[in-house]
Amino acid sequence: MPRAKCPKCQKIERILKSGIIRGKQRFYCKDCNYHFTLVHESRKQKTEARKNNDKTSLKDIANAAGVSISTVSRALNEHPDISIETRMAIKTLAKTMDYQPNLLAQSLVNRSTHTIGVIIPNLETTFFSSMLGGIQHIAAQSGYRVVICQSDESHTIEVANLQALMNNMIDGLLICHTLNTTNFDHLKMQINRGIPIVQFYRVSDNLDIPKVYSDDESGAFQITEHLIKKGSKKIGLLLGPKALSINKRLNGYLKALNLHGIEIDDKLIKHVDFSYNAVIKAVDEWLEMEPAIDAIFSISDKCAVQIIRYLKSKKIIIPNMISVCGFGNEYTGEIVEPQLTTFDVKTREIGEAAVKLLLDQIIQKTSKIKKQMIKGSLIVRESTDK
Amino acid sequence: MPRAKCPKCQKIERILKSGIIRGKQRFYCKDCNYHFTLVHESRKQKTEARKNNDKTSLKDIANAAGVSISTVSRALNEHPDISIETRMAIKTLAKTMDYQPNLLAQSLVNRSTHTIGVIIPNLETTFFSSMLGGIQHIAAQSGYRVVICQSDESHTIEVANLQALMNNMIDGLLICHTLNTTNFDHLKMQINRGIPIVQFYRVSDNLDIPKVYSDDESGAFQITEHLIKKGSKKIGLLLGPKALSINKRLNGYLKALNLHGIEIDDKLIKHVDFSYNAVIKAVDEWLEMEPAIDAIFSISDKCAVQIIRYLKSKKIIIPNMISVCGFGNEYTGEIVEPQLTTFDVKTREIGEAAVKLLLDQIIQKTSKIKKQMIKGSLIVRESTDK
DNA sequence: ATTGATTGCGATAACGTTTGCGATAGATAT
DNA sequence: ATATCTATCGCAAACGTTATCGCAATCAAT
Repeated sequence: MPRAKCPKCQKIERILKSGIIRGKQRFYCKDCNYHFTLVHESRKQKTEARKNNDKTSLKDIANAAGVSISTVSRALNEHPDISIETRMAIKTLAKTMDYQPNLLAQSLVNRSTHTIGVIIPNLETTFFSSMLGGIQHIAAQSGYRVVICQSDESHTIEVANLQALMNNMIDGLLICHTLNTTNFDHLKMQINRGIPIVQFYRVSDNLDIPKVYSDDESGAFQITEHLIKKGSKKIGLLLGPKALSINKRLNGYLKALNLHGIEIDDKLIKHVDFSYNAVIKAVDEWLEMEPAIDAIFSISDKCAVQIIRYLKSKKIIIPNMISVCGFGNEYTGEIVEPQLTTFDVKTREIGEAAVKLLLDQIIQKTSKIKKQMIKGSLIVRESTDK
Repeated sequence: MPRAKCPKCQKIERILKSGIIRGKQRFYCKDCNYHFTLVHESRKQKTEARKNNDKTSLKDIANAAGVSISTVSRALNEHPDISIETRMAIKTLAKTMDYQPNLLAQSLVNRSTHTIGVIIPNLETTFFSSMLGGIQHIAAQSGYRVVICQSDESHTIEVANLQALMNNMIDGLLICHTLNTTNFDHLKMQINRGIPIVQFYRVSDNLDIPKVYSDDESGAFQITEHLIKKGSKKIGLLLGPKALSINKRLNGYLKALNLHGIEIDDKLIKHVDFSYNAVIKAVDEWLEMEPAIDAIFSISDKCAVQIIRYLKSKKIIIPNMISVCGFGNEYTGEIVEPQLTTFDVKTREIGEAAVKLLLDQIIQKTSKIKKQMIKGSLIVRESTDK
């Protein structure tokens, strides 16, 4: 025998039960042909409960000040439409109530988050972290936050990161690809979505977007020529995986050899994955050659340092018997003995240039596609100083 | 002579001009006592224009599918209320229309961004970047993004970063304080705001929040005792600025001396700001002492390496004349000759432990305040191996 | 009295989601 | 038949802002 009151006609006579919905009794008023369930307090309770522990919003200030939300918003944004008195009153009120604007809501309506994303293979090696440092610095100066994702040199993770970042959380993206990234479909997908993307350091030649890179070919040329001038003729070249864009360094190496009339020996050129074992294996193979090599040019400072230590452990004198060069100018090259000759690619500047390019695009909406090369410089140290 | 039509009564007879508002003519209908301006297309045009180049939203899918927005939302979220057929239809439609959910809107309603913030003094030194690596790794595993701010060892920047991050953009914060941070008011302000905060590495003792730190005192004790056992009696201790929490290392040093009955000499304990000049000055002062010191314990590996190079340049034999110890186990300590004895503080593990603590708080809402110490280990190398 | 201009503020519609609840139609039980 | 359930789906209210426009009141100039 239902004893519910119809919310419409307020009668209790002609009410019938009409099933149970989500656990609650449902009624039907024959008079006004209206279905209803009993009054629910849940939602009210929920909103009331929230009121207590949540941050103060514009609404709260508006209530406290006795004005509308729009007035509060404009007052805090120094809009001239609001009189100076109310403006000041609202601002002091906001301060005492410890108001902090909700950036999510702002971003949602402004369609901009003041955040840029960075996808980088690794942030623990000084080489990359110094780029990151440059990026973070410039971005912060312009009031932009930076969210960082490591791809760990995994293409799959890179793709996933890209997906995750592009969903409205960032105004622009900086990406430095994986060693194994040969397919750029994931980037192509995103390019026409409207948000600016800049590639840095490891870039793809055939994608028409802004990019910042180092003068690898020239650097490798300078290193190789330096070795040649120091008297080396059989120069082992240690490269990364073949896919890598920075393998342009190979060209510099070849050019230098050609220019100085030195024959090219394929056995002197080795691709490794930068793991310690692979590096040592390559060096061992070179050492067994006849005649022996007289120089090693490693595309990575880290490997070069490993090589120096390995050669020393085998009582091979550097640079007298074998000269060693690196590439990148990491700090360890300065510490190792003999100190490492290398090429300073100015990682920090690369990072800085990349953000600047990106911020230009974001702020000024310039769609001109710039490709920027950062010039490095040869640093001669003991490991080649015969 | 106005010829406008009243939007209410549709008459054109009794319309009067009534000023110009924001550049547009305003009218007044005497019949219905109604003020109005002419029809404005601006807003409509704006929304229409947006339709073209913007991303697809739930609304677009709903229109295309001929269902309501809520149905689309529920379908994509696998809500059982939606029939399998519509669910599948909507999902394929979403795929072909290349739908990507707007994370901002989601975060706004869900009150969670799946993003954690990190404030760190510097991300370019391996010491900190390896913590960061650990943080990023674990966070990514749990589906959390990481936004990073460098404080550059500036307290002011740290405070600003904190402000910027806490405005609803992050679900939790990881903070490693500046060398100069002695005042923690900025943190206190935020602590009761509801979002979890975890301190790591450089922590404050008197703030009752979760923290992860290294066993500095024990580490310093181990290092000092190791030096003593190797025969050193006059051990110079190079500390950071006095405010720094990691100066607990001083206690370890003192304990070891006390335990082994070695008198404490204040001149042997120096505070520096980690700059090269300050370090060299401290070392010089020690070298001039009578009798000479026989060991140096630097609180930072970086300084220790600098000291080794400086001593070598002065023809001082390490460890025979002076032993040198660092703290932190950075990579350079392995490269320098002689290789550096140091204490491995397991930076990566500190980072990992810190995120885990934070994620526990965020996800499980456990309010238990945990303080976690990460144990390090002594690494004996050539620089103390007499 | 008519018209023009300005100042200060409120209402309201976005922004793109999620979600509680209502509301049908058909199925099932009584 | 009547009463109840169930399976699907829509409505509308949030979330916290910003921005457009409306509107009253006031002042000034015809």
